[in-house]
Amino acid sequence: MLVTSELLKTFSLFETLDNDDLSYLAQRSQIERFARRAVILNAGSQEEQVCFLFEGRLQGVDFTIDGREVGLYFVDPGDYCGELSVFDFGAQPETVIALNSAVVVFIPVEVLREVATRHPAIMTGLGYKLAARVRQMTLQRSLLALPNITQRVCCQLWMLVPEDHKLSQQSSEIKNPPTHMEIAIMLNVSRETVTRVFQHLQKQHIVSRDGTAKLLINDLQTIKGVAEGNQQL
Amino acid sequence: MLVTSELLKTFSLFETLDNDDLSYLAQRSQIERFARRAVILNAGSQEEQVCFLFEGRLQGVDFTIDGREVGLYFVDPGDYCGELSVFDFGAQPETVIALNSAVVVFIPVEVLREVATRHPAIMTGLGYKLAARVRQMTLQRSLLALPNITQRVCCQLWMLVPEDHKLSQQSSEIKNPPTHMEIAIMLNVSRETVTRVFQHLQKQHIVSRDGTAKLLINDLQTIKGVAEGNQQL
DNA sequence: CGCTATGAGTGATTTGAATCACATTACATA
DNA sequence: TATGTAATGTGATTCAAATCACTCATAGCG
Repeated sequence: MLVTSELLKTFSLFETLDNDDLSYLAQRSQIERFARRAVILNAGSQEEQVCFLFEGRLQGVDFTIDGREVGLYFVDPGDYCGELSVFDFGAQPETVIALNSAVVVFIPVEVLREVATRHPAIMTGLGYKLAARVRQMTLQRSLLALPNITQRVCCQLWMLVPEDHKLSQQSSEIKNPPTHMEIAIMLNVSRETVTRVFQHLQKQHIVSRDGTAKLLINDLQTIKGVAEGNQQL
Repeated sequence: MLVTSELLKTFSLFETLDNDDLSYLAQRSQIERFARRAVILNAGSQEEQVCFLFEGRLQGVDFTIDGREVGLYFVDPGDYCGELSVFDFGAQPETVIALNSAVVVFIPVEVLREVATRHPAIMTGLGYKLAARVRQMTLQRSLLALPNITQRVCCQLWMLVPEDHKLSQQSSEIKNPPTHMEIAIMLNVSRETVTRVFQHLQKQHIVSRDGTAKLLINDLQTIKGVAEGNQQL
């Protein structure tokens, strides 16, 4: 499959690029489909490619020295990962895997770096993304310090609720929610503990399932309350 | 006290700047001394200043919703913090406090942003720093997933050992080591637990104290071994 | 020089999540 | 529709770290 300018234009990072630059990038890029659980970027290696997600969902994961899996972040379509090397020429710190079947565009890091040098808007965009990543990691780190596990899970759920539902709405839904295992590795708890918290939330009709692909949040206020520690369960 | 070009030149970020730009920055900067435990940057507020550390030691800390303190990183002389807003105009995500009496130079964020726009080297330097921050946070995050607390403490100790001692040397020292409490909040454990691990390490003469200002690592290999999980205690 | 504050050391007790060892359900696809 | 696999659900047991409630040590300071 070929990478077209039109395809690249769907990424907001490139919305300011003219057609010449878009096709310049497109010619040097590659598109690839990955199966569920496939490794897209490998931790520790000089990947030399930035990975733009077109379809599916990715997760950045790390492994501790003793092999334990650590969930770091999710990547959704339109977003990208592996951009650290644009800034510091270093190796990819974490592994990125596909959570479902995914289509990604790979852009060689030196090509992106070159285009970014010519277009301050791209550089700014990359910097903005990096800053957002630091903010997200800071938030996630403070989550891990919560001594109450229920609160930790509700906090994570709250972070997964679409921004535009957080105010005003009293119920919401999370599409393609992470599995209990995926939540567990993000929150440093065991899978069983996550299941037990969900049992608890479901029994009180605060959340409910609609198949595997949808998680309904029936009572956003309670989730928020517990997440912020103003409410116990 | 006045900020001089000479003072700014001590920061490696500015080493490529000419005197005109240095004095331009200097004129718009402020220098200030802070007492131990003083708050230098406030989480959540639009600080609008980037903080360059000249003397002393700072720590980035966060607080969970329920008030628990979370240690994020240290800042040593020559380094800086609060640079996130250069990229995304956002608020400071974490609080920065002085661990000892400290002298810092404040540069307004819009001034730094303007100079960085004119000097790609500065922008690159800031990007590099941000990337390093992400790498450090990723590492720290994987640390928190270690189920064995002794291993976690040794990992943190290993990270505090000067880079140039890590290879070849068989012993080393950490100057102005963090207190047990400071280590505890970085590792998500209680202060008592850190003390007990240190007791253990001291009994086996793996580390020892030399006053408050120095921690001797007598057996670097063991620290490394435990940190990497190849060795138990 | 003693006073105070902060940091470090320690035992007893509690607790809550991990682990283990399964059962059950859902789903994807042959 | 059967079949295998991934995800979820659940109880029993274990265990290690948190908490509590102290004492002791040290540094800084008037």
